[in-house]
Amino acid sequence: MINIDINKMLNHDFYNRNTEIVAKDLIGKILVKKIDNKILAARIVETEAYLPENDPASHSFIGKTKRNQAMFEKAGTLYVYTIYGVHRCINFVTEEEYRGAAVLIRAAEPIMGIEEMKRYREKKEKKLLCKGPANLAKSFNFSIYEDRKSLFTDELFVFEDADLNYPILRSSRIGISKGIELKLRFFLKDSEFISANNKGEPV
DNA sequence: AACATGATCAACT
DNA sequence: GTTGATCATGTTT
Repeated sequence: MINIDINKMLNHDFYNRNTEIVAKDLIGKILVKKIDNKILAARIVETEAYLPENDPASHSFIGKTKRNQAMFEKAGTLYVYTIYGVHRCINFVTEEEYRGAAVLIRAAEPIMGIEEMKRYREKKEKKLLCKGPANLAKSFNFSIYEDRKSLFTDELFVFEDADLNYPILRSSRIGISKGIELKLRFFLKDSEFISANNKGEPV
């Protein structure tokens, strides 16, 4: 059983690093969100890095805009965007000096608040609750109004459960047409909670 | 016109 | 079970 421990919260130093490293290191960490005094928690099993430079798939590639401004803010800021008009996706801002980089959270294993997640997500199977970036955001009831929130509050944070040695693989990112040569998707090998194929190279 | 997606359904193996 | 086509939906370029 997981003990939610705010004292193990990932801090600014964690996010204030190379985006690729942060994306890899986020695998196995626990995302916690408190809603109406209910705690939702899930273990992150799949992420993607979106780089500050030379990455045509990144929202920041065209420079700072109203939509992507969160990516240019402090490391440890939440970036929420609407995709295909209907879905929301969540990212954690990385890198120093406000460079325009973030990690997309693509999938997680539900741990606490599973009944609440089922209600928000309108699905029963635990395995499907946080499978895919928009499904994860839906299970956690993230909205566009939470864009630019801090990841350092007791309402919303990420922490390290234990220093386990997870087998992590890397592959091309999902659902993009540019930058497919970059292997910037990271996932927990053989997890039943990841959103797509289990093929990748060791990190 | 494209888009960092997901649901659904048909047609396989 | 799995894979591929199709579409809903609205914001951004």
